[in-house]
Amino acid sequence: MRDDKVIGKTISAPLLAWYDRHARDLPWRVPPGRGRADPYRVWLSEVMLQQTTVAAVKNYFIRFTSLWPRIEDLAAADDAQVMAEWAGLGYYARARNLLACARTVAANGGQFPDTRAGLLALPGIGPYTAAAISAIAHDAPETVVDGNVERVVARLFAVQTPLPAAKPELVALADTLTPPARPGDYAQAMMDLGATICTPRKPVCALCPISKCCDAFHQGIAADLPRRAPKPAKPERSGIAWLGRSGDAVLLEQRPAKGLLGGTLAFPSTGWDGQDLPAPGPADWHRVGEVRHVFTHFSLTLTVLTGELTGPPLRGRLVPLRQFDRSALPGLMRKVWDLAIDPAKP
DNA sequence: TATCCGTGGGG
DNA sequence: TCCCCAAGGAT
Repeated sequence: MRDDKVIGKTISAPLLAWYDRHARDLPWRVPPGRGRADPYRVWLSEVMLQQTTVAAVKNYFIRFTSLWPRIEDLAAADDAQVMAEWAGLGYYARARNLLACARTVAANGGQFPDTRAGLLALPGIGPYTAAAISAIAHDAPETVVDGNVERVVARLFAVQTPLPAAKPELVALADTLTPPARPGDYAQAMMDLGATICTPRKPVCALCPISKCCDAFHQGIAADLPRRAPKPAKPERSGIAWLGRSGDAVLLEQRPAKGLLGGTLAFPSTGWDGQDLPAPGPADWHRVGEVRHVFTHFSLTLTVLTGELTGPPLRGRLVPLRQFDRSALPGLMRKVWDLAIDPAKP
């Protein structure tokens, strides 16, 4: 990479001017020019946004900040309630780390560390989130690199190396672009640009404020970048889930804290790797159908059995329907519940 | 370094 | 229908 080429990428001025006019109105965002955001809200939003779309996060963020306006409130919250409020958002290790982080920060006076290194030491905060909090909440000149920025930078410099191998190269290039002035607005502007203009499929280069600086645009290959290494095929797995009833109660259990759907509420099931677990209690089990669910690295078909328990359950606990809330279940288990409630509905 | 970890929407 | 992938982190 030639030095003059790097220095030539003076994108921050037109990008910030664009951001001043087009910044999206988001629940966790302080509009440009209206001061710094609350570190607690920045942290919470950034953790929720990890590998998750803005649309999916919005209502969760509003709900969480309504229930727990300050980090001390969240730190004092009940584990099960936090897991229930997180249910449906996915990647449940985030919820466990969220609570651990909140309790650490609250125990240290309620103030987040104001350095990238201090933030990195907290559970659930990695390179991206540490840089984002530093830049957005503290206006520190940190380089924030998420999937959007990777794409924007890959196109700006026409990087042909496929992801994820290209990541270090893209981070280094992004670092040459971070301006000393308004780094927080700059970071959000890069991400907004990636989300609305420099999109994965059909980038709208005609509306891009920095297309003049973009190698991929000039070469006519913006839509082809970044390149990606081919992904391994997704294996198929299967298992059985039991929806046991006893009068007005349903049989539920808490999944083990670690691993898939760790710590979430669930109907008892076999393992999904071919394990042959017994039913969770005596009942005249009968099949109601099956549900399909696609996880990040495998697809699952779960056969659903229901039955009225004729004796005490061997595992899990009976929860009265009055205390049961479908929204406390992760997505897969919502499908199981919906199937058992109304097998005719698709 | 590679694998594991959810879910929903868009093309 | 299927595939892509989204403001990643932990191990």
